[in-house]
Amino acid sequence: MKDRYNLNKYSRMQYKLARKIIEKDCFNLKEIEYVAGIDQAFRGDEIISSAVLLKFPELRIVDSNHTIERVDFPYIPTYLMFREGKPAVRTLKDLLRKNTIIFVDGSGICHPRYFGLACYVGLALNTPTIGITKTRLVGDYTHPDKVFQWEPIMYQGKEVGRAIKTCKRCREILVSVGHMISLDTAIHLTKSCIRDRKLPEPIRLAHESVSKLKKIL
DNA sequence: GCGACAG
DNA sequence: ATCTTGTCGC
Repeated sequence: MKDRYNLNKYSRMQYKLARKIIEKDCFNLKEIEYVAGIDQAFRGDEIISSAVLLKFPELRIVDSNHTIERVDFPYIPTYLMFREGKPAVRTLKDLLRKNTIIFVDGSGICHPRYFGLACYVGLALNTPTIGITKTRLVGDYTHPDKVFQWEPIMYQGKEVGRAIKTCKRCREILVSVGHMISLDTAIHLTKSCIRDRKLPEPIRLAHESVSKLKKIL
């Protein structure tokens, strides 16, 4: 079934776009006013996306948005951006304000072609993005033991992300650069958004939001 | 050929 | 991601 898709073509697209990713901070940490989170759920052939905007560093929700549309691409590991990318961007677009950093539920450059969903969102919106995943897509790392301790995720000789333990007895989460941010700052902001839970607040609240939406729709 | 493989 | 009850632990 997935043979109907020309994956070589999509791979080349990712390699080409990866060259545009900036792994440096394109902002001043002191000027960050908001952090946003985006997550998605599925219902039949529809994808429900919900985004939340939080004041930083207070982490209080100040706005949110959601969209529902038909999915036109299957889930194929390493090609997630072609399934969830556009819906995510459409949902975030009207929510963004100046000085916002976006947390995406998906890999950044911790990807076989260095271009995960978080990179796509960052490039499309020309906004800094951080990729957060709960499980590994590529790379090797050792498990951190202490809270807020992290270990590098190595892939083809490059540090493509960091595995950080965010709470007492829960497994680590994986953080990688999406766009316009350094890995150091991505880790720093991730820590700043942890509030006694495993996932950073923007992602946790976006997930909570989309789950409730799916339930009542 | 075999195993791995975000959401 | 999704299908799903109870259950163990802080």
